[in-house]
Order: sequence, then C-alpha cells, then structure tokens
Amino acid sequence: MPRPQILRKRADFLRAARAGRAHTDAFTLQARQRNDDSAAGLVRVGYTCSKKVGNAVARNRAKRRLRAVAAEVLPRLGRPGWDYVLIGRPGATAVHPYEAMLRDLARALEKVHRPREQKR
RNA sequence: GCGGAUGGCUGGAUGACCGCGGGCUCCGCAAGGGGCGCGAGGAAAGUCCGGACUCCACGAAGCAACGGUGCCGGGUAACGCCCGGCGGGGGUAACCCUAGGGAAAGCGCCACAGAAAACAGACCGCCGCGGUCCGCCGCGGCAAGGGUGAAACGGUGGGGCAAGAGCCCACCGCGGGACUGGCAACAGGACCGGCACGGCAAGCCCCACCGGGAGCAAUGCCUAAUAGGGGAUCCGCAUGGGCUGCUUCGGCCUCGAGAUCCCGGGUUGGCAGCUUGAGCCUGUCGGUAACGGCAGGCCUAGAGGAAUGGUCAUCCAGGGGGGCAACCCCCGGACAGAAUCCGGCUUACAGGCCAUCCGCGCAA
RNA sequence: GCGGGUAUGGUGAAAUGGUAUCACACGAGCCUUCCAAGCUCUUGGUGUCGGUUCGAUUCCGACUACCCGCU
Repeated sequence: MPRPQILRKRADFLRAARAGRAHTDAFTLQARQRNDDSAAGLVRVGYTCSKKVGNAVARNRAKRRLRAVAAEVLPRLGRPGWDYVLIGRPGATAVHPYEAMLRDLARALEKVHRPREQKR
C-alpha cells in the first residue's frame, strides 16, 4: 500500500467532521468515505491540534505522536478511498501510553467503518 | 568540616528497528526506488534595545516640536550592552547594589504634626526697665532650652553676657580654593571666609548627545486566461490653486475631448531572497580586562501550516521500598522546540561538574 | 513578523504623591403576621517583584494575565 496522503484543505476536514467519529482517551477520530473518485485508491489522513492542546511545543508533540500511531496502524487497518482525521486532546495525547493508543486507534477504526457498511 | 561569595562549563550516553525534512549521488522516459551523509537552543522564548538587508520618503541651512540616553575612560558595526575606574549605600569579610549631569535659569510641591517647611520670623520661654488690683500687664533685648516632623539657618567644648548669640577661640562640618596626583570622573589640600546656600528633576524643566518610515507576510522575478487602467512627450487650457512642520531660496502636484509611443492590475501557485557570516575552532602576540591583530584549519538545520518522532535494550544521574551487607524491586529524566540573519538585555530551568576567594570551628 | 491598551472589595466603576471612595451584592439588626422594598451597621481590595521618595493606586523598570489592531 502506498503511503497515506496528508490532508491540508479546510473543506476536507469539514466533510470528515460531518461523517462518523469515535472518541478515545487520547484523541478523537473522524472519518468518511469519499464519493468523488479523484484519488480513489488512496488513504488520506489529517491531524488537528488546536490551541486548547497547549503551546506550540505541546501541539507539535501531540501531532508527532498521532502521526506515529497512524503510521503504524493505518497501513494495516485503513481502507482505500477513506479520509481520516485525528484530533489531539489537552493533556492526554502527549502522555497516554503508546500501546494503548495503538489499540484505541484500531478499535476506533472498526467503529467508524461499521455503520457505513450496514448502509451499503 | 560547616556556612557563604563570585566566575564558568554541562544539561543524559551507546546500539538496534520503523519513520520524517533537506543535500549529494546512482538506476529509470516518467512515476518512483536504492546508497551515502546532515538535521533545534542556551535560552531557539519575551520582543525590551542595537544593527545588517530590502522597499518607500527625502534639496540645503537654521529654528521648533516629539521620543530616548545621562559619573569618567575604554571596547564594539552599533547600543539603553560589555570591561576597567570614580562617587554613594550595604555586609565581620569575600563581595554585592547603584537612572549617579544641573536645584545661585525659572515654575511647582513639601500632607499630618509643629510657633515656624524655605524666608525669615518667635508659640511656650529667658533677661532688663516700668506699672500692678500680686492673677499679671506694657515697652525693649535674645534665640540657648522645649515639644513636632522624613527634614528646623551648623555640632561639641570653653570664654563671654543682664540674658544670650560665630559675639570670640579650638576641633569637626560647610563654602571658596592656590597647588599636587590622575587622560578624565575624582582624590588630597596650603590658605581664606565666618555660617550664608533644606529636600524633590523616576514633578515641569535646563544642558549635552542620539534618532526619517516600514518591515523577509520586506522585496524581486516566472507562467496562463482575461478585464480595460495608467505613464511619458507634443498640443490645448492656465500663469492660477494646492502640498512639502516653519522661514529663505528651491522642489513637486493639480485640468482635457486630441495625437504618438510605452507599461500593465488582481488571484489557489512556482522560483529567488535563504543561509559564507561583524562566522566557528586552534595557536600566538598586544591589552589589567572587555576586546583586538596575525597565522593555520573548518563549513555547521534551512522548512514553507512548517521535518528532528516512536518502540526496545544496556548504562549514567535522581527518588522510594526491602535487606547488616553484597544486592534486588518499583518509579523515572529541568526549562523548553529553529522560521531573514547577527550583537545584547530580560525571563524560565531537575540536577551535575570545575576554578578562585571569604568567615567560623578543629588539628598540626 | 510589527505595534497598542488594561489590571483597584464578589461585580461594575472613582481617586492633584499624603487615611483608598461610590453603587450593587454578601452578612447582621430594625420594620412587617411573613416575603419584597426601605433604614442602620459590618466584612472584604490597589495583578506580582524590585527601584525613586519621608511616604507609591499614582512615578520608573522587569514579569504575569487578558484584550485589541496592522501585515
């Protein structure tokens, strides 16, 4: 599988937020299946850490950890044609155990994938 | 050994695996892939100062306004920074702090208390003379004593006097000051004066010196489609009006319907600016030092919503528990992350290391 | 990246360098059969650390927090 593309456009984030989401202790996952087929076979992922997370150091640290988690999990469990958005949470994202975050992401992906498949 | 002062350094180490951003190189038409090497700080922070760089403005001189700096000498590209010295204050000491020019240029303020708060004067008083209803009153002299206050027109002692007073004398203080030392700030000070000249300028102010504005999202360039804006010259109109802090001389702008020539606005973008620089290291020389000269060597992040991350193992500090001990178990790594680049200041910071010095105690 | 402002009781606001004031709120009392209103009294404060001054909310510096512009 090719490397996931990084989401940058505000519109993509907004569309993902309107679709499914799942909360865990250390982050929130939002995801949607794209309808336009511009980049059909790709997994795309974005990261959000607002100023609520802390100063620039804390925000970057949170983003780096989210990237690390996503890079380990998404190639196995992510689905082509989907956009994922990981949102950092104050306090938790920077200190939560790494193992637990891996498990949480896997579980959150399951939960987010399920209702879509029931519809189809 | 205990306590303290100052200056400086450091602020996890090694390895493995999976990743990220640039660079060089190889393969490939391309997409992409392989290899090698590099990749946060002493504060990258606050934005409090000073510059480099770029664009804009700008004619010169004087004046005025506004802001800043403020002992002296040196360092520096420059500074409100640094070094050395001086004066003042604190500490037994090492040492530390210090916005520290001018109060006889002028204005202003000094609450409460106190008789009196800045220029002299007199509330309680002291002394003399006169009067007296013996309570005191009037006239004159005096400023030592009292109490207030942050601050009271010199302090102590003696002489002197009706009582007193720099009225006189000695010492100290104060003012001036030849001269001496020092580049200077300043220090010492023969001698003279005879007490006059309170404090506040981080109150207005005076003096000296410095200062154009904006900021790399500056600024320059490239491509495409398209809308029709502007400039120069000539001609016409006008010889006025306006702007430039003020003045003098000067400069600039302002109108059209025409002709010719030329340029080209905005917007997701891309490239440059962008890291070779008041650079770093070593040695040597000058200097008390800050720092500078010379020689040799080195290239050390460069992104563009933004990389430097994750996991594991061993070790090194640190904390807790068990054990006589060897040792074992658990926890666990300060402040914080480049964004045009430098020089400072300030603020944050677990701990560790080094050097010099001071006081006390003990021993010799 | 560049610049400006504010901070005073629980809240909102005043204060020429000289005892920090006012309104509402809170608490207590009076009044009322009770509540509200009204009246009286009380508690509580200059963001932090330094400096200048005899004396600082005020003047100066550094820091902290919040707010607002420009690009």
